[in-house]
Amino acid sequence: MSKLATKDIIVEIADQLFYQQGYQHTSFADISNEVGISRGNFYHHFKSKDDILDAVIQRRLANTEKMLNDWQEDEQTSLEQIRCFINILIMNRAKIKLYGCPVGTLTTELAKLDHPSLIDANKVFSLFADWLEKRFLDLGQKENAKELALHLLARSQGIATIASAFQDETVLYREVETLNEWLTTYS
Amino acid sequence: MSKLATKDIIVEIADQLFYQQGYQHTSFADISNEVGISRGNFYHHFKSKDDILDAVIQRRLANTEKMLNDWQEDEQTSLEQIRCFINILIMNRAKIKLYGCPVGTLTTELAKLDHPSLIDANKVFSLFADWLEKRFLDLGQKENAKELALHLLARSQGIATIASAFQDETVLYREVETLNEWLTTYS
DNA sequence: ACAATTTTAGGACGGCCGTCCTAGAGTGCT
DNA sequence: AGCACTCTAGGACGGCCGTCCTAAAATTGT
Repeated sequence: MSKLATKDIIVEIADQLFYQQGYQHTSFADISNEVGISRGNFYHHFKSKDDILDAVIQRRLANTEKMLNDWQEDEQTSLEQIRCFINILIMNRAKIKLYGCPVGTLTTELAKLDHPSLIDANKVFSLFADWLEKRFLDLGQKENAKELALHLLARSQGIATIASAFQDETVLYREVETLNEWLTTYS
Repeated sequence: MSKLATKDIIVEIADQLFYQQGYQHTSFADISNEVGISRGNFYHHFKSKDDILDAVIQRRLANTEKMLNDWQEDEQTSLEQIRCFINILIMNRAKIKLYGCPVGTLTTELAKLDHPSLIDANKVFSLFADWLEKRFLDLGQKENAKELALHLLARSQGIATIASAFQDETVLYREVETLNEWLTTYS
């Protein structure tokens, strides 16, 4: 029982630290200190640091998929479902202010490292993009549903980047409002 | 003569490498190999790695200021001047696809490192923001010139992030077009 | 031409990194 | 109770990092 738990805890802690400190800047010592296990014990659960990164990405993919499904079940209209996506920025504003968007900052880092896991990390973006595309299709945007999805993705990325750079929430609130007004055009 | 030149070359190479590989991931060995000088010789020109980072940021600030002044002189209307800003995305599309926006990715990295130079790195953003604000003021947007400037900054950041994540130029071209259409609203 | 100063090369240093190894502790099954 | 297996702790290992030191080379000023 605790076998799986320990492994899951490692991934959970690594997920947080990779987000807050970046992948490179997070060492095994950091993770093991936080988890409370010895440094050497790591390699019983994972082959390498890259292996942990892969596990973290898989975890994020699963969590994202679950979140999107929940929104689909909880909200009635496609418009309200899309607003759930926009609302992440408000919900996570405190962390975004400090560390930016978890998805965007990881892909940015991996791109610069020319890291092979960039492809997998991008799948989180793709999950959002595909899901948003379906909502826009449902709103009758047959021609440019994919374009609108990527546009919304880009807008939210920009908001997170600026809010993090200036460590400021007011620009985040204002831009989210602008984004919601933009969305009204497609209702 | 060569005294200043060597120092400048170091900063120039460091600037490129910090952009392409990230600050942390760029080592003294990387820079010295590229410049063609010995590793030990570095500390005659700079006190530390952070010292080089500061020099790189100062260089970027100077270059940005020069670029903005050039646009001001070359283009007649404020609208055309703003379009110069948007057009950076097209001009630098190849590099943006690979490494993202130099300003945004550096601030993102420094924010995660909790690095003291984040404040200075942000000044590049502020240069753009203040400059854009004045153009929007000139376009008669007295009430929300600053908001429009930050909005444009955020939009371009988002485009760079998505283009880099998906290593794709088509989304960049399309989003720039959307951005230009948006700007027409304020002419 | 010579002394003073600046610039350079190259190695040495501690430190932290990811990784690996080994011995012991814990656990479950018969 | 005894055995097999899983899990854990802690240290050892090469390697690279940023930094520092020293001595020689190049440059400058007079």
